[in-house]
Amino acid sequence: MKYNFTEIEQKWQKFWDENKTFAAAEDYSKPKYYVLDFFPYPSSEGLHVGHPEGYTATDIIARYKRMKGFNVLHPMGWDAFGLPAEQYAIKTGIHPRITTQKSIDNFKRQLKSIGLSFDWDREVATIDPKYYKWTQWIFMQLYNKGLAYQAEIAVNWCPELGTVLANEEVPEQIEKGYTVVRRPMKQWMLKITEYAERLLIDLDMLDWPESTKEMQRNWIGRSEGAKVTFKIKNPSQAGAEMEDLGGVLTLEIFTTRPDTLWGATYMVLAPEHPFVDKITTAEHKTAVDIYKENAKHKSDLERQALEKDKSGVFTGAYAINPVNNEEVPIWISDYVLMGYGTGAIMAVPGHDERDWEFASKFHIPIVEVVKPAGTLTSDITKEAFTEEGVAVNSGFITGLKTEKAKKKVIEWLEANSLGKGTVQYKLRDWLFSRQRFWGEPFPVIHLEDGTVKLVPEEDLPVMLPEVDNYKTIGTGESPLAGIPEWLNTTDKETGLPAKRETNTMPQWAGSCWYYLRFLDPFNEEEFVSKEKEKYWMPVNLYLGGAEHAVLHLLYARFWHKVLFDLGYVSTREPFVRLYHQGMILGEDSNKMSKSRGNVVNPDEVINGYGADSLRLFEMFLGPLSASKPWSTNGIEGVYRFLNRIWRLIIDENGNVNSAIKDVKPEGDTERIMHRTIKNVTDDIEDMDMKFNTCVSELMIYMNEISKLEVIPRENIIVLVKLLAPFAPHLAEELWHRLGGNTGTITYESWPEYDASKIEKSVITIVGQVNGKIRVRLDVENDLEEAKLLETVKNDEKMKTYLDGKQIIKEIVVKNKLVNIVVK
RNA sequence: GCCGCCAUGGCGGAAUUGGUAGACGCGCUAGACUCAAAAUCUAGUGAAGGCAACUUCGUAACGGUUCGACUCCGUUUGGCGGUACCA
Repeated sequence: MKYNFTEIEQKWQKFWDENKTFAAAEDYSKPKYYVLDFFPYPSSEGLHVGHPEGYTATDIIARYKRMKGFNVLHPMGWDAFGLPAEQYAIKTGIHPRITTQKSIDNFKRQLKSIGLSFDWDREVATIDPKYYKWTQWIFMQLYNKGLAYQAEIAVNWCPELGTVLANEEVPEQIEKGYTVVRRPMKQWMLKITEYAERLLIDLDMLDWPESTKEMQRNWIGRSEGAKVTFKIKNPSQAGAEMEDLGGVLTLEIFTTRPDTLWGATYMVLAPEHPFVDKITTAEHKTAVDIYKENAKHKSDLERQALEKDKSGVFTGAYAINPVNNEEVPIWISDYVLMGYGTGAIMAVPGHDERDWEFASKFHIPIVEVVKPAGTLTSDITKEAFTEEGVAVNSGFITGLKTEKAKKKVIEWLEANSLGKGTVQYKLRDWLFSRQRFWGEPFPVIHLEDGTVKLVPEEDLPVMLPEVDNYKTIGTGESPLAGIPEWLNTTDKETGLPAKRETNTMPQWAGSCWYYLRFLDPFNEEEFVSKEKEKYWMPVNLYLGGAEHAVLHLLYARFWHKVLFDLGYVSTREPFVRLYHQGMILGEDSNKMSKSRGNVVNPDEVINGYGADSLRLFEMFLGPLSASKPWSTNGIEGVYRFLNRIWRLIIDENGNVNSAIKDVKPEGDTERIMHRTIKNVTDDIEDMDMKFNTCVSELMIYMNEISKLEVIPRENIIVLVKLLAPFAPHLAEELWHRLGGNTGTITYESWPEYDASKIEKSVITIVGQVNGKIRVRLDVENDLEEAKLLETVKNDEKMKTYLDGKQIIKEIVVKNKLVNIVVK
């Protein structure tokens, strides 16, 4: 009887569905294991063979943990709001709900056809009002805690998409060929900066890839330094505006090197700095205005793409250096960014590359105030010296090492109220609104007097209305602004007329907390019950691609910490262990893409070889974390392997192979069984998830037992059980045919091994002379070292290499080798 | 530019963490079965030399540490990912 994978796979998929085999139990007495895949966006293209790699890996872990007796939660759902469906709606007029649902159905069909053991009863989708009710509710908690606010800021506006983008989203969209320009707009912001320090520190407690943690650290960008106040000189030639100011105007700057204050030979303001107009003298006004105008029209993209060639103009004003009362000229330049620090810097060309470049170009003096310590040398006329060293020409800190000098300057600044030590972060607040239709509406109303209010909790969810125009209207308002019957409402409390907030939330909102909803997907009273949250959290294993290292993974940590502070969740971090699977490339070793024509569709692979072959091959391809090319030939190998297993257990007539007998495995047969259990178990448990070697261990085991004339039944049972997480359909079928009477192999116990039975009685060791292998010998296991040495030295062949030579050293490693060093 | 990761047969990749390099699979070669092919099975397969047993070389390149290095250290080259005027 042939291995009919299609029939077997459909049969067991139906069985699992009907019996709800993978439903997580609400049995809190059992140890739990929560294994989660990154929330997928159901694209209209469906899966390519890259997707099942991660899903298969988590599925193996889920199935393995079930056999190890854990109560496993392995859910799946949809991050279903998103631009593609809305863009498609604009083009075709088809409601995004319809296209999205179609995509979800297709994704789900494909995932099921791979035999993934999801608890489908817990499926959620962010577009479901029952789900986004709670996304809105969490927003209300953020708002009430003062973490959500509106601000008129320069945003990243993308004209093609008709929406603003978060800083984190900009590079991706530019890569896709969209343009992004700066433009001031009133936007919702979330104060993620308030959590910057904790988001940074708590990274240390996470078992995450070091590269991802490092990327988050860089993104948060903590730097220690000082804010220093410079007085602006009231120059006689100052413009009229300056005179009107009356009091003293001071300029605050941030620096990480307060020890270089003595080397500050000029100041730079960002062109957008509010002081620019106030301090510019009449003489320089025209030049400054032109420069400002140019800077405004440069998009961020242009600012970045341009050569690092410095530009700038002098304002005519001077500042007083607080440490030595020297006058330093104030320039403006777009190499200083308004968004970081105070938007103004003291420039120390001797010790900062950018300042050095600028000063060289504009012939501003370069002063040396730090000399390298030790043997290093520096020549600041040739380039800036940016390392730490010893302060020179620096008043009371002269002679101090950089670290000490910094401290002393900060103390002095604080004592004289001229500045203070501070910490700055690169991280900005999260721009949280989009001018889009297809997203969660904000639970917010605006009264005519400008009051902003949350809608009452009992009115949640604020539903998306039905519309027939999906385009952004006018100058960038969401299509929601064009629906008066939705837009206009009344404030319940006062009865006054009000308008709804027409922005919607970004796609990240729904994915910030979905891992919590899976714990309690039907709860209408709470977003998750405390009891369930306490039992299931945190997520034990979270698996997905590295591309979300700073976006989703930072946002979700932020929301989680807020919920923790409010007492709604019990863990400080949501995902204790994170793993990134590598990419599966096309057969040409390029990234799979439609345009390259190298996309492999899993449906075709399943039709040709079956889901079990697909799963096994995805794992066999190489280490999970590596990028590796797909190989159509390669899948033949695992397909043959599954066929061999089938033929080993089932004969031509469909009966169990008569060579399988109820005898005890003995000798080598027993040994290889224990060895295989150990190796497969260890490799599954391994932090590196080395499933490729698991598969090869199974192949070796099968090769060995198929040589036997009488095959002990236990060997076969072990094979089928070990195979179950990897090729579950075939394992179920064989288990069933072998007389497994429990219906499914899913909850059968994972085989145990006896370490003492793995060791061989006779092992091969090597004899080396001067490190070169000269002979291989079979000796008894654990032969003591002296005897081992003697055996090797007495070997005839060894003797030919040793005769007439002087023995200098003898190295003996038990069970491994003997190395004799001669002269 | 800076930060992080990587480099092993014709190909994907193993290597008990300093101790038999190339497991397992693909591909290829030969044989068995067949009228023939496919499938299947058996044997071989890093390179060079030799009829052979065997010998020499071999983990990107060069150097170092060590009785012994794919593994540790230094330099160089090539590739991948991230980031980019963050003061």
